[in-house]
Amino acid sequence: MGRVSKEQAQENRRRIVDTASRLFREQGTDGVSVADLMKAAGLTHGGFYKHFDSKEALVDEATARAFDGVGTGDRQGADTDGDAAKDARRAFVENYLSPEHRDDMAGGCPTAGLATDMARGATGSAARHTYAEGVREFARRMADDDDDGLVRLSTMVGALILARAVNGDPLSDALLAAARAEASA
Amino acid sequence: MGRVSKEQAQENRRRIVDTASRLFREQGTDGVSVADLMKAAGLTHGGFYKHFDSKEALVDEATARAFDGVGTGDRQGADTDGDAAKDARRAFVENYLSPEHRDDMAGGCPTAGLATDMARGATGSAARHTYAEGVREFARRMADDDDDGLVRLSTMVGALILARAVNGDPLSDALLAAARAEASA
DNA sequence: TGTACATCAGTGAACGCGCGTTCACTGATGTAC
DNA sequence: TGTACATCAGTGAACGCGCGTTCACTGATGTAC
Repeated sequence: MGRVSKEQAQENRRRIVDTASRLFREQGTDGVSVADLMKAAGLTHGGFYKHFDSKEALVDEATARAFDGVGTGDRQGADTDGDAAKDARRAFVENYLSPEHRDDMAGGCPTAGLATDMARGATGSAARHTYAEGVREFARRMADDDDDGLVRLSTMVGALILARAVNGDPLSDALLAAARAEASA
Repeated sequence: MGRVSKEQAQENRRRIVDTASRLFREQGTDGVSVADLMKAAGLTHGGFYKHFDSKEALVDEATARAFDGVGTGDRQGADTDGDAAKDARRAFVENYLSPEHRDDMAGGCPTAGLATDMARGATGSAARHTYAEGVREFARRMADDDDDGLVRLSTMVGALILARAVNGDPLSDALLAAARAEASA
């Protein structure tokens, strides 16, 4: 293929990280091989090490990238106070606990999608730090006047993870509905 | 080594399943190789297929075994009504959301430990069915007069999984404490 | 602006290694007489 | 109760395969004059 322009190389790199951030959430960091990943990004596996020192270095970047997408777009919480803020948060919760979000692990919340990978400690300290900051930010967004948001966060993440684990069983929708009623109040 | 007595063979089989049920919760089904597992059970890897048709068949059995241990011993919820039942459930919740349980993935709650493996769908339908029944039973134990227990279950599992994911960060204890205050009320 | 050459992103074969699984073999257990 | 033989749980080497990583090579891009 020959050399590629700086712009093209930069775009390829970005696409590798984006693809990784999706596949890692969906299948876990161990569930995605470098070859799988590069193929999904439209490249061959050999070129991977022109961009990254190791797979673990990519995990660090992909973790950060996954959290970068949070807080923007449809799932954004409002920064304002008052009724508008409450409505925005309710909309966020409804969306978070929707069947669509349950069925979109790749594009969904990294706090839920990466939790077990973090707990199993296969990933390095950079990713772990990024993750903890992401959880803190999530809790802050769920916080209320006199509440730090940790319980609401736990309920939402727990319901989403369980709904995914029992997907296909009626219990899955029931978990989402129960948590929606509780967390959007 | 030569042939081994029926009793010994039966005990070896039991030990393999027990070991697997612990290692799978701790490291995931993909994170434990047949060789790792057999070594941990004190055997060599070749004998595995005298007991199981495949690794997946063991995953099915180990999932069931993990749930068998739940509901007995220290973490048992009470079956009786009234104050004694409330006290028992409070004790269960306190233990469930303790740092000790957070730090014991291998011996801990299979609903939390196996959730992501189930969601990623690598395991067969037998394990998935066992898992869903286990979650249902867990919710039932958390249920109250006019509450199906799904929210409390979600809060507890979510807090435990998140506390494990950010273990080492002060946020970890904070998540457990917040969920304890909420769920044992 | 054109030409000559160095750079380096991407390719695809290859590396050692560990995976799930198979197999010939061992020898104590279990059974038939 | 003793003896002869079949059974089969466990061993350890080997299978094909995919893993993360390395490397010689290609050839368009980028640069120096």
